[in-house]
Amino acid sequence: MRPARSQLPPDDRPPPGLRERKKIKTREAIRAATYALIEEQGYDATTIDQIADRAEVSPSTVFRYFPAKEDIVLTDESGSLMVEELRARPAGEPWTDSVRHVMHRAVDAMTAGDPDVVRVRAHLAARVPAVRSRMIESMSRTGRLLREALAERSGPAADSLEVRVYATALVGALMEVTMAWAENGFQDDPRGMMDRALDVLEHGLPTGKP
Amino acid sequence: MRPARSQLPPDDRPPPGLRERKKIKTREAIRAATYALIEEQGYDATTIDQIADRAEVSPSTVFRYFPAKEDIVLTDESGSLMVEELRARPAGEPWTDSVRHVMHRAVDAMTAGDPDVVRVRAHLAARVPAVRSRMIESMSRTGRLLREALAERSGPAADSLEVRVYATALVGALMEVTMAWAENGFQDDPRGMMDRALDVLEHGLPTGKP
DNA sequence: TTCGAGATGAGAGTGACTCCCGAATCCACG
DNA sequence: CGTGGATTCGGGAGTCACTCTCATCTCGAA
Repeated sequence: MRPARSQLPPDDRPPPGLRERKKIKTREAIRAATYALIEEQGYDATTIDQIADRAEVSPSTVFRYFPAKEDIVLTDESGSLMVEELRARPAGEPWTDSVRHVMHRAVDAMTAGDPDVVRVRAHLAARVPAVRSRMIESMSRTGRLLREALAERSGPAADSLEVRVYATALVGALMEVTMAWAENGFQDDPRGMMDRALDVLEHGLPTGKP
Repeated sequence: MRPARSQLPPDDRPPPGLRERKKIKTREAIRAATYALIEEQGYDATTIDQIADRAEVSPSTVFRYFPAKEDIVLTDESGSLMVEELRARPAGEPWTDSVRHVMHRAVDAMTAGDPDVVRVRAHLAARVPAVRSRMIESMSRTGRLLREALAERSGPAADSLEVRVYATALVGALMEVTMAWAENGFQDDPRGMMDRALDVLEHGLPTGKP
């Protein structure tokens, strides 16, 4: 409803036209309406019609902007960003460090923005299966993108089983960190949690009996 | 449609009653009809009504037997089985060996049964998002069950981030092995693939530069 | 045989999502 | 300016998965 302050990337170029600006506004309106309704009634009780009403658009328009109801509450963007980030790391850097850096950035992206929105989103990802599925699906896509960049840095080929497993484990770690963070009331330090997760993936589970 | 020969567990006890036998038959009929229709038309083009028609039941009955369309093609059972299996391992055994054993069993379960059915199922898991989501969801549940058994054997607590990440990585590995196996035309040895996947989780990605 | 519990079929209803078409709106061009 | 072409929007009809209800039927135990 109210204008979004651009917190992350300060808009480089001026607004390109009235049409584009309207589209962005509509998109924001739909999202805002959705978050508001979900906080009032819960996810399942919130229908597309209600969202359309509050956003003052038609139900058709809602689907023109978002392919599915779950997608309204998800942001994404992370996928290609992580890959670029990984490619941009200095060539000499050990690949585990590069990965760690990128995963930190992913955690940052996950936890940035309006705290209320972050909270609701994490909550939905934890409780609503449909939303969780979409998020996992999106992360899988990220994992697939990661393979190539990962293969460039480490040893094996991009489509080798080893790289596939590792990439999937990375996105799984991102998910677990997010979930655990949400379940613990958003108190712990997400980057520290990610470090612990990455330690597990690099060295295996810490065991009591060496 | 035609009677299912019990391939896996030879029925220990005699049939407990006509009612139960009918239920099993109906369940099989619905499944068989579904697989047949999917092979003819594809998943999306197959409706519940068509399935009900071919299985000679009402649409209501289909939903009485399966909570959702995707569940008709999935088998599951694996979750609690894996946990029992893990608990049953000898106490002295290194926990990595126990895990490896259990994951082998999981792969076996995934690849057992009618090869046609296995093929179609793997194909659907790879191509149809809804089916894949369900499968992942089911695997996540397995992962949650694994935590406790995993914690008993290794060092950290069951709800620690470390165990969560590792358990998720395990089910992720199971998924990648299944997918990669399906994508390669079911030619490779699934247990060998699982071994390679577990090596990655135990020691990290193999790197060209030691 | 009878009686109760569980299984089934039929129907109405909901909600997400698609398709289509006519009307309104914006943008570039003359 | 203003006009033509392209986008965008609203609205309506339609599909399909899934839920709920209720009457009917069938099995199984007494």
